Amino acid sequence: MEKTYQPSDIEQSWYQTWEEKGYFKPSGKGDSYSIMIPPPNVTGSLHMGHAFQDSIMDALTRYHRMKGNNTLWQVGTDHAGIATQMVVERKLAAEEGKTRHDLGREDFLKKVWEWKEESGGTITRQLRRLGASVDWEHERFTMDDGFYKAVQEVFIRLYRDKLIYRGKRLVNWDPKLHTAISDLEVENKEKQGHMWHLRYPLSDGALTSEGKSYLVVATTRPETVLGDTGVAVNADDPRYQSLIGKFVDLPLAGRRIPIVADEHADMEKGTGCVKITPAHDFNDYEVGKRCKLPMINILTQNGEILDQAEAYNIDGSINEALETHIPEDLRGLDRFQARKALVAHFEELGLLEEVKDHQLMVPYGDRSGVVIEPLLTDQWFVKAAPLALPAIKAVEDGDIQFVPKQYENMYFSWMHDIQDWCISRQLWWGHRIPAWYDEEGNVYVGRSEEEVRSSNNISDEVSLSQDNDVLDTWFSSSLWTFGTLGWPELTERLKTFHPTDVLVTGFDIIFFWVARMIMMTMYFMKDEDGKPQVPFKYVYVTGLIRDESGEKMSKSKGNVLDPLDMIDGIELEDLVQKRTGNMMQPQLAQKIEKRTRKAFSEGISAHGTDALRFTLYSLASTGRDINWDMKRLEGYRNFCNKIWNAARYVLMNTEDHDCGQNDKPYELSLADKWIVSKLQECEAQVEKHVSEFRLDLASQSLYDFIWNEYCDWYLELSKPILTNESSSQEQLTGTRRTLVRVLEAILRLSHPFLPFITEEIWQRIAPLAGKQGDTIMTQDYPVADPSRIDNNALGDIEWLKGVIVGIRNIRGEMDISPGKPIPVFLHNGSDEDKKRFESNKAYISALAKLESMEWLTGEAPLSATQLVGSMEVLVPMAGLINVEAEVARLTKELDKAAKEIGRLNGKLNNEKFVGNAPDDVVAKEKAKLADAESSYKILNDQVEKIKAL
RNA sequence: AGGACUAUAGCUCAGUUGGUUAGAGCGCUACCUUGACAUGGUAGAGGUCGGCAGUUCGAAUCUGCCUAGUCCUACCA
Repeated sequence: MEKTYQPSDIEQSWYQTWEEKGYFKPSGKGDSYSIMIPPPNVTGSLHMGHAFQDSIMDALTRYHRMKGNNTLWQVGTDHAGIATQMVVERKLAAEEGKTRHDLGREDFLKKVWEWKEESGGTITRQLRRLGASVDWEHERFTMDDGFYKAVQEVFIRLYRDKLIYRGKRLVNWDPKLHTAISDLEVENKEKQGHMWHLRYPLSDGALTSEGKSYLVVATTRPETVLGDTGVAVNADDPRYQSLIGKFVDLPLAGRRIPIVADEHADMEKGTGCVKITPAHDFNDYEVGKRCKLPMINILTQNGEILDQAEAYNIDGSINEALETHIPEDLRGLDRFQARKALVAHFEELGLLEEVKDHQLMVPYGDRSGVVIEPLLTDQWFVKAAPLALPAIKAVEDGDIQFVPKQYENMYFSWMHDIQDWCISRQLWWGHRIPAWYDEEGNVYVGRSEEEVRSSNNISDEVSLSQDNDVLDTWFSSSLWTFGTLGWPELTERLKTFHPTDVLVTGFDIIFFWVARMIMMTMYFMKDEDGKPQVPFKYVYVTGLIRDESGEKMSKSKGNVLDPLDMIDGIELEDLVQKRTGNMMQPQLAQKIEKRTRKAFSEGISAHGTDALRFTLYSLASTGRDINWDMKRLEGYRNFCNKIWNAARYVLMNTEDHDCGQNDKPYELSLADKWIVSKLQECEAQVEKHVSEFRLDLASQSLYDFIWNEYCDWYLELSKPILTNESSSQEQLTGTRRTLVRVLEAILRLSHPFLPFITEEIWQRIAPLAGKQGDTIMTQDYPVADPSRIDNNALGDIEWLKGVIVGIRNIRGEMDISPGKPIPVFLHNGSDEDKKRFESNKAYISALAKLESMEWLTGEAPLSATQLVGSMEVLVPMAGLINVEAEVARLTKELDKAAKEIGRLNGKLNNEKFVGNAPDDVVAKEKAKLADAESSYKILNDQVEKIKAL
């Protein structure tokens, strides 16, 4: 083996071998265990958040595979409708100066597929580099034919069951992307704006109770005045009661609109009068429905003022009676220009009462970044409430559990107030809606035009046209757990692997995806007894990975880290280039460059996949975001190096020797029994922590055992035996056997977390440990055996550590060179101390570099003292030790003991404590006090003795 | 406005049902190129557990209030 650990030498070739040999496929044996990967965008690339979640999924997958489960990690990608279409449109504009309309739907879609083929490999390459043990043979893409069949089937059945409907409704309209988007895709941001107070003259000479001839309404969007169809007041409002049923003359539009009573008007707020624009405001839409007001749309799909408004009745039918005039100079104006123009008109007319500064929440499209406009359009909706009921119950009943649990509240609060889901998108890239229209506008839903014709007896003379819209990407993603397994066919895979075991994802898509997956899956997937099947039993919600100062990683901030750069390393110049190239907002480039040069002045060095993964696990405590720290990554690379070198040591001392493979007699030392006991403890901890999704604690247990017990102590303890010429063959074999077998167990135990380095080392270690197999991946996962825990060995070695650390402490504090052998006396030992001394003498002597060690007989020479229990470990001072330093050291110890005694006395003299605390706690405190007092006495005597000189 | 989460060593984080002398890694200090490892070893320094009050024999841990930060939901004519 090479002297230093070089991850790049081993990782890629092992992955290739595993994949070629088919180790990632389900074994077909054992209870099934399955995880569906949250499908990343096929044209995107994986960021640190993906690396985090995928590493967790891989650890769970590898763990259960080794546990003997029939394990499937299903892989696939998502077509990401809006995002992908936007990318291709931008590309098309940049390269050919064309819009998608220039190409036409069919040719544009060809371009998208080309782009998908071109860029789609990025994700899969990255997954391979992360070591993801996914079943590549069954990779799925949401736009594949098979998956489309599932999407279509779901749409058709929901339509048939009256859970999908089409209608003219107010939706969130993106005037840039020309599509409807769902509530969840709207980002509300606080903005400084204005509130305009406008006068609406009362018709027919009516007056308010204050004798005014007009009402005052307030609005933040004056341009919507053109679409007003009423003014609402509260029925209990004495100021306006008498006006209910009367009219106002709507300025500019030339319309008489009614004054209606509605609870929406709050007497306390503003003037108490609310203008009602049902076609341009969600609240007003509801008021319109209640008060049977018509709806007037004044905007085009670009958000510009129409030449003539469009009037509809509240049921969506066309209203021909209403006046739809729009003043000439406003026509065609953009909504924000129209706002200014309209205010100017009101001012000229003397109808502008006042303008106030006003903070308001403005909705923006999360993709386009433009202000979203509520707009009246024909859309398809899923009736969500009936689907939500069983989905709520599943979580209430614990059939699905969120980890950490508090996310259940978030889920419930959204589900209890769920709105119908607008699923149509005015895009080209996506699953086209399986609905056809005849010339009268009748709708037929079916699998194909032929099917629609035959099942509805439509002759070939009647022309049918398919709906132009596609479905929301999340509609298809919501079928992911069963759609990927072959549904609507009842495949063997579906039966075997559904429901899946755990979903690993971020909290940001609980509503978008998790909730909708639960609703859809429970509607379509049933057990044999008809009980709805959940998509997964656990939802493990991870935190976000943020940058070193806690900021969210984003391209525009330029603080994004690519997981592959952590693995392979990257030069500073390349990193700067990567972060500043191809930006949406090039003006930020300079700032980003500066920031990058500051944070990574040396670039990023290579750390390897194993180190990256282990870092991610170590930081994966639940319910908490992670501030990424390069120093942690370095630390865990060092950990890998430590394992590497420990393996080198083991191999050097065991290869070409008998390691107990052949049933020859061997003898286990105390140290052997001790490390085997510690291994059992570690195995039990890892098992417990993994079962509770605490991969941070699991990795901590491994780190601690491997570095602080196996390497720091056991390897050192093996040296005295292996290098001592008088060691017997049985002793040598026993030690070699333990070295190799514990290491082999460590490798298996660590493999789900550190897949590559464990495989590389295991290949050489396994035969020495009597193990056979082509790969560590399919070996049995270690299981703790409590019968192998030897409490005597545990106690003895802890005692031994105490003695050695005590001597080293004296060495360290007294500046005695580590290489200089020193004599040691022991004094005041119990029978047990004496027994332990006899059996550990050789170890102590070697590890503490002693010249001699014996029980004190007669007068003690002047010495530096350490206590192990009440036994004194004495290092004679002659020529070695500085008196003042020793007094200082002892005084420090003495102070500590004194403080402890004071604290314990206070506690034990408190009758309430002694009376109330459990006996074992009291006994423990008493024992502590006795120890502290005895230490104090011995230390004090020692100080006196030295001082007396 | 409602809700959730966070606050522990200089930094990044653990701390299970209240019983600790509050832990880890990195960083820091001193010493050490000893035969697995300087991507290392040995020893050490470093914390009034955000603040205040309460419950309790006992609080980092439970309760209330406050402060700071992050996020979600809703509303604002």
